[in-house]
Amino acid sequence: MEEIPPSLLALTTYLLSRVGKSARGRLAGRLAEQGLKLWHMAVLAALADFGPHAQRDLATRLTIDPSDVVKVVDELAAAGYAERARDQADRRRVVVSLTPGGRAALADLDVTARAVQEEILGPLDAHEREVLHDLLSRLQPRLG
Amino acid sequence: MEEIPPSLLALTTYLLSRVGKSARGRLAGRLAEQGLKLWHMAVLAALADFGPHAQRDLATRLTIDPSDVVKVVDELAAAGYAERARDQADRRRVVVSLTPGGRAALADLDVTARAVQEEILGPLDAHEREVLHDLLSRLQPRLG
DNA sequence: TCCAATCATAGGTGTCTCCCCATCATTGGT
DNA sequence: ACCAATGATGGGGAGACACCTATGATTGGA
Repeated sequence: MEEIPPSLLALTTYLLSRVGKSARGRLAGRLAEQGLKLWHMAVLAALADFGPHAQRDLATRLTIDPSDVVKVVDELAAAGYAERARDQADRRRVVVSLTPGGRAALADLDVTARAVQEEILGPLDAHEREVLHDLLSRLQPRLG
Repeated sequence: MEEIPPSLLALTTYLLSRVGKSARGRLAGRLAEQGLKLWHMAVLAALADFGPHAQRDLATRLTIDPSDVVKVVDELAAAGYAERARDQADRRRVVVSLTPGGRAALADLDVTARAVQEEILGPLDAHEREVLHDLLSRLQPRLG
């Protein structure tokens, strides 16, 4: 007796919300085991993909409040995953860069994320996963 | 300069999380205009689909804490969308049922949800939406 | 040289969401 | 008649999240 109301399951919006929440929750849970949160992963990924950033640029890119970036970077620095350095060209700015440890941690997180993915996408075969990923990719840009 | 790190976009888990959060947020926003939250809609849908419930059964079905059901039903009752009545066979139980107003409100919510869906699924054609819905449906049962 | 804008930072707020507990009425079984 | 279990209810707590403000350092342009 744990059926979900069919009129909700008929809504793709509801399914997206539900599946998304589960994905988010599971990933967050795994990250928590390593003492990290989702934003930490996002920042590490941004640093890895685009190189060192001024904190301000991280905030813009990730659509996160600058004051929250400070906290995330604080924690990444405390864990030895990122380093801060004053930008000598503009000494207001602080340039954040990945340490080798941070790069290694990110690689671990990627493995973790793929394991979570394996759990969630279990019922789908390789082709179906690809289709799902493609469809979601096309939705993603619209979101603000 | 608002690009999202490619290594995140490559993760279906991340896309699900992101798109799901957006879907959730938009739907919640619309419901808020009508003074309701997502749980209100879920309860209304459960009552409409399965008929009157004891509060305890609502809690079980929707996987929500019984004490939270009380609050949601409080608000639905205050809005005139649901009614409480003691179960005469077991007077500990309170049976919750939809009022005509509640049924009408749910119909409105369904329209709202479909409008949100239209926004989110904009880039996809009818067939693609169907495929997405089907894939998500198959993921949904595994989630606990 | 001076001022407004930019940046990092510290600290706090409001909202949600989920969860736990104590209480009280009622029940079913002993 | 009595007791353990069940159900509704009120209350409150922990944590995540997004957002907002004030302060001090630094910059670039007037």
